[in-house]
Amino acid sequence: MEIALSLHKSQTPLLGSSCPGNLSPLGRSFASKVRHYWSRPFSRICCSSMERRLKPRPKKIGNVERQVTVLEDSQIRKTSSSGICCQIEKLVLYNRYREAMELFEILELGYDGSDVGGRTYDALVSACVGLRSIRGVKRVYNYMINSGFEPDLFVMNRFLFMHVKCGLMLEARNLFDEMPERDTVSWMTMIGGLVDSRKFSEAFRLFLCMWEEFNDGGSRTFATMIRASAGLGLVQVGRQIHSCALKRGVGDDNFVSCALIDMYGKCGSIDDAHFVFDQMPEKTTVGWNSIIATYALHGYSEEALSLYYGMRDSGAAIDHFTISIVIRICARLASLEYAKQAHAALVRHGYGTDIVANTALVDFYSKWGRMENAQHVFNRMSCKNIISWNALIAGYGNHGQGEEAVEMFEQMLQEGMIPNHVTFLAVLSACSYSGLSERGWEIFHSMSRDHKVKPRAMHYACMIELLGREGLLDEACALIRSSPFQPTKNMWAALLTACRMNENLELGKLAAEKLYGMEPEKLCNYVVLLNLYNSCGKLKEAAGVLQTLKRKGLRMLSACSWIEIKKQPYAFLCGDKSHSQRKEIYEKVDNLMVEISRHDYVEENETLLPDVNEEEQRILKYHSEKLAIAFGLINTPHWTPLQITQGHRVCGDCHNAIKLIAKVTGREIVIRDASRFHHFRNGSCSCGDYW
DNA sequence: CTACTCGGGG
Repeated sequence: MEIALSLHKSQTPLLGSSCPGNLSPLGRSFASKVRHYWSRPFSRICCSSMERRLKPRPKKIGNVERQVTVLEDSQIRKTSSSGICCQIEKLVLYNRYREAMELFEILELGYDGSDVGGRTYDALVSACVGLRSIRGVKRVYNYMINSGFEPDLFVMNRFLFMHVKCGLMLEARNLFDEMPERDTVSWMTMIGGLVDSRKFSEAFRLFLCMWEEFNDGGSRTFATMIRASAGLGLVQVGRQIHSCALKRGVGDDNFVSCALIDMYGKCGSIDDAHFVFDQMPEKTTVGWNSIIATYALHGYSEEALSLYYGMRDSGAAIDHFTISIVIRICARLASLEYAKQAHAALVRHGYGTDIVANTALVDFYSKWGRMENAQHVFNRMSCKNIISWNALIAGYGNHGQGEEAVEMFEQMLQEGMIPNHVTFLAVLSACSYSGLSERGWEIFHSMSRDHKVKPRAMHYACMIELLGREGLLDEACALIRSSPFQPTKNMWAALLTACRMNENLELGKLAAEKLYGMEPEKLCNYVVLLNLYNSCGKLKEAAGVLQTLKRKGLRMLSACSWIEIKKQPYAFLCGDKSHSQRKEIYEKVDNLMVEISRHDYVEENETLLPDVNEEEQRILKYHSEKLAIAFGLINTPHWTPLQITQGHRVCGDCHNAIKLIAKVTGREIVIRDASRFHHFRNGSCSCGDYW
């Protein structure tokens, strides 16, 4: 049996700064464990180009106030239109877009625009792009058309850019098609816009046309097309462009390299990504960020964190991207200590107001049930978006505070934020976890009625779970039948769980069969049915399920739980005897068991632990989560909550035991298991004993 | 005048 691992015992990170690729064997094996158990990749939903932040225009030196003299209203009325144009150009130079647009309104109202030139339109484009103002785009463009100004290629390109950046792709396309002449900039502006709006195939089509016409493209072209292949997930296409870029001698270009790292990373070729990174003549901040994000994306959280330390030592500048990624990694590793450091770094480097990093922090604290901290960070954020709200609402829901989740949801509506499908998922599951079924139904019905968000299959799965918790299996079935979708695996899984909780064999078998058809390789489906048979006393059928598993060659995995103490993660296997503190740990478990047996604890042998092999079932008393908890209790002060991560679902026996352990020790214990968070507090769990 | 990296269910 493998030993509990203790990582980076010395304070030095896992790997040296000079060679980020070489992990210590310990790091490797821990990482492979993490990956093994927690390999769900983060889904990436690309932000729309609208939401992307603008790169700030380089600031000009000098005192803005002194150089831009803002005219009084009375003066402006007397000024000629060329004077106003001059003012607009100056204001834009100093990023004062709003004022520039106010002046434009004066032009619009009082002048025909006959002497407004290309430079002013150029400035107005910058203002519209800076403000992301769709209305502004249309006004400026119409004004130009009406004034009879004939734009040259440069100005046309700028107008094209303006439409693309403001998300007006149809208008941009019309503009592009009607342009009398087009250069590579026009093409790349259009193609870049298509990539931003995730129309990758169309981008490639245009790229091929452009290639035919010009047979030319600089490093920017390649970087964009690499991003397009990343979006399509086609590593072969990406490779072709890579070799093309090499042939043209721009393989070393910073932007090309960064795009390549990202592309190989997203396509799953981490080695290739690392190779490109190693080849970079100068490792820039973006390069580091990309490689760190790649490792993080594939669950190599330890390596990613080590790379971050390598980056710090290398002297590369840490930016808000870096810190956002690191916080996200901490959320995975449940590493409060590292997260605190990252939080501090965020403030120290002057990114304390960055919305992404702060949202990642809210998410981090929410995930681990530190709702006071999450709320605190949230309250201090000067600007919040829907993602920030969603993270907070989901946090309350996941940790059993359904009322607060609903309250935040309502506050969000009051502040005029438009909820999206993720918001509803968070608030509906919160209602379900906390048994607020009436409220849940109200919100479910209000989705399409009041908020124009069509319920997706996941929302239906959520409502099925809600019904299942109330034991309303017939209604759950009816909901599946009446849903506008083909029933999805999530819906059947919710029904199967409901059947296990309510011991409904007939329906359970049906749901299980449907699931087997959809995901025959997924172990936990079989285990849920197995547990259902066991709890109904159908031992013969249960054995049959085990036979099926053997026939399909599906093996139960070793359950592993890990906990972080003083920045070091420790992993435990079931019945693990390898840790140097094993004596204390086992004594602690034994003592705890004795103590909780005074509080109505009865050892339960019926349930099989999902995803765990048979031998391990027999040592119920020493399941990995119990060992991790004992270890945590020994090694942390009594006011610290314990945070445990594991890839398997908690078994019924552990769940009961941990509730009581939380009660007798007065500790908060948070377990993130394969399906959800369990927040144990004073004898009860946030999941409401339903999982 | 156009490029690269970050945030929310499952």
